[in-house]
Amino acid sequence: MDDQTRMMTGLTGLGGLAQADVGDPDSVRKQQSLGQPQQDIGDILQQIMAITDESLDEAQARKHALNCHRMKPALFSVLCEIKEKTVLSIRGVQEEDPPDPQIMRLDNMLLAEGVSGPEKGGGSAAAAAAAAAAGGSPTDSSIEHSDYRAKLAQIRQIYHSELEKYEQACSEFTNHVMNLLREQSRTRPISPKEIERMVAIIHRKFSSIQMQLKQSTCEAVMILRSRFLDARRKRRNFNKQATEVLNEYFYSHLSNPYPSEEAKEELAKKCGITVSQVSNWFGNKRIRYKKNIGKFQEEANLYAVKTAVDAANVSAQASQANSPATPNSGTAYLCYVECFTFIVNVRTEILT
DNA sequence: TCGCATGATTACGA
DNA sequence: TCGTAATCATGCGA
Repeated sequence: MDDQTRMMTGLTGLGGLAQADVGDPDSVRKQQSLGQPQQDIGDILQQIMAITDESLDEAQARKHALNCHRMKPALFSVLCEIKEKTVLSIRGVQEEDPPDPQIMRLDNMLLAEGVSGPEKGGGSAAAAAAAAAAGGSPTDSSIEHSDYRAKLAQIRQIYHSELEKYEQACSEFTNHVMNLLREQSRTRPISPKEIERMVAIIHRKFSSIQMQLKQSTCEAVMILRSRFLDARRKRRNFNKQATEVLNEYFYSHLSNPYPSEEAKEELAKKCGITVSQVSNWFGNKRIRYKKNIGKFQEEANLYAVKTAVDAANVSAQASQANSPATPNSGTAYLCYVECFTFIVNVRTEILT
């Protein structure tokens, strides 16, 4: 025979004595002094144990009687206390988690991208910077920029609508569980603290769903960014004039095609691109020229002639300014170009 | 659609 | 930090 059964057996004979005294304070005091509380507890426990063997109507009636029993609140309070001290105290240690760093990261990213928090035209600066770096025309970049913002706004809208749905579902479910527990607390020992803990558990479960939502939103933003803002994806060929300017510099400095920082800035300004794009261009050009001089020779000749023509123009203008009456300056210039072309052709033959 | 051209990125070395 | 070499990813003309 275990302890509980022994206790129940001992108490069985005392059952049913207290029911007549409900609501009589004097009687209660008398009974307390005579060990009556033990009888009351035994009575309640006996009734609880017997409730499962009864029909539904009888059980309902018994339940009602139990709820009305004057010792019921005290007994439930003791049972709740015992429960708190045993099971719940163990859980309590695990429940007070620190804030999840993963959630913090996701929150920070969503805030930075303008998805969560106040609307601020998220990513506009990044979009503009990427568009500029990609060397796109202002019209192109503004179209892409507005497209990017529209898509981001769409993600933001979906995120907030889903978040609202989750919060609503969480609140509804929490209320439902709380009502259920309050209802159950009439027949089994459930303390308010336990209800609070249950609510906390529900919130944690829902926050893990929220984390999934945040994660998938972040992924969507990353995909959007890579699609719209990745400079490599948005590669645009430089315009003809820019390429000409760069090639002119390259071929006129073929012996040392390494522009200084100032020269790079000047070229960047002339071409409407960034200094790093100028550096990239020269890096690529040097490599590709070196790998295949023959292929670039024609281009080299073209730019060499062009440079010579420009130089001759400058020279002719200068000499005209010095002696405006010189009649043969045009002829001299043509001779100069012919000679230069001849030299370039000879050089090409030697190199190839 | 394919192949070449070209701007950007990355790893590595001086 | 800059340049080189290799590579990627996209643009563009045939």
